[in-house]
Amino acid sequence: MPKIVDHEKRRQELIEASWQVIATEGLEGVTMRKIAAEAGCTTGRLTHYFADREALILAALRASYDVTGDRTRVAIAENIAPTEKLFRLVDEMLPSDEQRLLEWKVWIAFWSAATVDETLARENDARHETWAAELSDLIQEAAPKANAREEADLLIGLINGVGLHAAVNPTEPNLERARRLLRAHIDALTG
Amino acid sequence: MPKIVDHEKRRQELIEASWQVIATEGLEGVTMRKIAAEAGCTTGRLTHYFADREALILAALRASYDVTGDRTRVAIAENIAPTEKLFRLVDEMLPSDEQRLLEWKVWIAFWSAATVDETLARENDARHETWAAELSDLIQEAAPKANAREEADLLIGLINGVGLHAAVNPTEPNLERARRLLRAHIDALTG
DNA sequence: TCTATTACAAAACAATTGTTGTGTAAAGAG
DNA sequence: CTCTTTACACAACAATTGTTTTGTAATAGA
Repeated sequence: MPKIVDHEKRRQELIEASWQVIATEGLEGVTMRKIAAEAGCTTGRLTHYFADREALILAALRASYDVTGDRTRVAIAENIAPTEKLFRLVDEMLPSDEQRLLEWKVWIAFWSAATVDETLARENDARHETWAAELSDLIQEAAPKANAREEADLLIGLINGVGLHAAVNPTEPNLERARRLLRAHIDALTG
Repeated sequence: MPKIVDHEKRRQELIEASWQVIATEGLEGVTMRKIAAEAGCTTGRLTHYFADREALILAALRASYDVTGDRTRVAIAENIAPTEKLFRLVDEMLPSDEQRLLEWKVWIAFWSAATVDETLARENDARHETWAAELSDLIQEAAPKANAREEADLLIGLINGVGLHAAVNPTEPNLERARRLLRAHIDALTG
């Protein structure tokens, strides 16, 4: 056998290069050559690890969701009060730095692609469901009197809505507004 | 002079053909030939009325915002109670039929494009500002004790967030949930 | 009627695209 | 050392793209 290579690691590198291109050029500007250039290789490597362009982009979109989900779960796994976890969660999710902004841009591209791709649409629905269920438990603890599931859907909608605006126009005032709105909402909910 | 043609009408036709293609193929699937086919002409007509592809798509994205804004303003111009106007507004905006769903898909494409296009991003910000100011007046009437501007931003975020999900996955349950969440929110706001 | 101009269709172009095929350096297995 | 398989780089391809050019039918004004 030849050169020993960590396949998963290589795939991850290529996925991250894809994120970068998606975030700076948009989904329609993504080409195999640009991703390769970003990754510092040729398209030969890309086709070696992914069947085709579609498979690579699909993997990139999915991985983007995963990485945020994982990071957020870690942040709220700490031993703090339920209400505090909710605050932590929204702070964790908003596009308040380069990395998070990049992730938001990829999600928005994901949503846009999902409007015309049944597979992506179903996946979006499934992930919403998972996310809402987890959030529901958290809300149940933080606000026992609330209709937890209903409030979970509401909070997700709110995060997506105000986060969307802050991501499309990532100015400090917009970001601050997003934070303020979400904190006020959680205050009222747990209140 | 030759054949007399209503220029604005022609442009509008081409814009509507563009919407259709954007909504069914996504922004990355939009080509001059597909738009022409949808409009029942050749690309000759497209280039006759728009400088290039970018100008056509830009016009299509902008017009999509306009048409929804106009329709919604008409709906809330009726002589009804302020609170009722808010309910009317969200019913008017959610993707509850083919036409509205198409518009949502175009907006989502717009947002996605705006994450990598400074011009579109600024436009999004400006339109949010306009929209929030109008909504603010309405909320001022419907809930005099609330911080109207804050609640306007919140409501827009909520509409965009839950509407986004209902548009990406336009099932009846998702749509019904969106309606329910928004109505409950307005109920709580207007007391 | 004649003419100039508009409103396109149609074809041609060069550029860019995803993909496939070919070649080769590297290195573990024997 | 030898062989074989992997991990790519590199080049070539056909297809598709936005755009430009060319041609022409139609018609309002002179």
